[in-house]
Amino acid sequence: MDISARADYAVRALLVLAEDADGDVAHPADELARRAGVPAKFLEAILGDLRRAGFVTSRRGSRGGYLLARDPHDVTLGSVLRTVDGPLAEVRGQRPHETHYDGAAQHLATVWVAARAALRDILDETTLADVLAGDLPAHVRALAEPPEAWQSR
Amino acid sequence: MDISARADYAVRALLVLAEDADGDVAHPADELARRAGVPAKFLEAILGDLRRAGFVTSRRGSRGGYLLARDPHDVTLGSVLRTVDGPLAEVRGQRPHETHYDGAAQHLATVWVAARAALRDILDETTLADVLAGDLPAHVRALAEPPEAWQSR
DNA sequence: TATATTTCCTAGTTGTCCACTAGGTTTTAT
DNA sequence: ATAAAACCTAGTGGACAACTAGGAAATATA
Repeated sequence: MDISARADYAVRALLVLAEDADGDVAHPADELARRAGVPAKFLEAILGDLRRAGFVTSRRGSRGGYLLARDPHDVTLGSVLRTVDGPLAEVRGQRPHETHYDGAAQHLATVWVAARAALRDILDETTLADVLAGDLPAHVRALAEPPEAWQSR
Repeated sequence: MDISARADYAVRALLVLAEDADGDVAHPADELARRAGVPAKFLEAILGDLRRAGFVTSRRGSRGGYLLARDPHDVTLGSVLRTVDGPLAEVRGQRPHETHYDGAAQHLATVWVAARAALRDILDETTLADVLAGDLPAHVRALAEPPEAWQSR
């Protein structure tokens, strides 16, 4: 699992937007970049992707900027990662379920599919609102709770 | 989760070796390449990594080749992937537990750590012997069982 | 002991993607 | 009219991925 800078920045910018999802005020890319701590020009490009994918809307010109287009409760991290980074899981550039093995490796595809399913269980169940509130789904919290989850291997 | 060609090939070659883990016969890289269906010269390089990491031993010269150095029951897919591809999970080049966020993204690290833990639960629990026998751990099978696990998103 | 076999090592090559930056054009509130 | 912003095109530099080529050293066997 390689979360790219793009993906990380996308999520962080959306979280900042979700934080201020109150009114009708648009947030310029510069402001978001400053508050999320990411490179401004790069974020501008990422916000373009997020707009085309329907996560944010934009207003041009003075007083312009970006607004969250959806309820933070309905935006999963998985959906963000997919639009910015492509599929959650790939094996040699193929989707896990499209891999085909024979002989000794026959059952390998099952493992890859299981690994992807495990990822989906986390990323497609966790929303912007969850992260913002620090109130993660129970099974997510359970996985991150044991101290060894926070150690290297 | 991006399983590289290197990693995929490494696992497949090890599975072939595990299949024939009977006697004292060494298997040349060419043979493994043919039987696993991977490029020979490339596999040679990968086998070098696997040797240095202690997964296989090698014999040079005529009648030489590679032998599995460990019991297939003790070789997890996770350990293979790590030696060949590096850490299972990274966020912008950092380990998940080393990421540091503040403000709206404060709890993001917890999600990344949970995602990695989910991956570990699969990949560090599944061994070469499991895959070879098609007898995967119960929770792995459970994850791969539902039909939607085999579909795109 | 000559020979074929095989690992081992160094060094490419080609292409792709990643993380950004630069600079201009269009839109729009004030 | 002006300033603020999104938007768009084009780069750039570096890293890495997936290989390939070719030779040097080791070793069983005829």
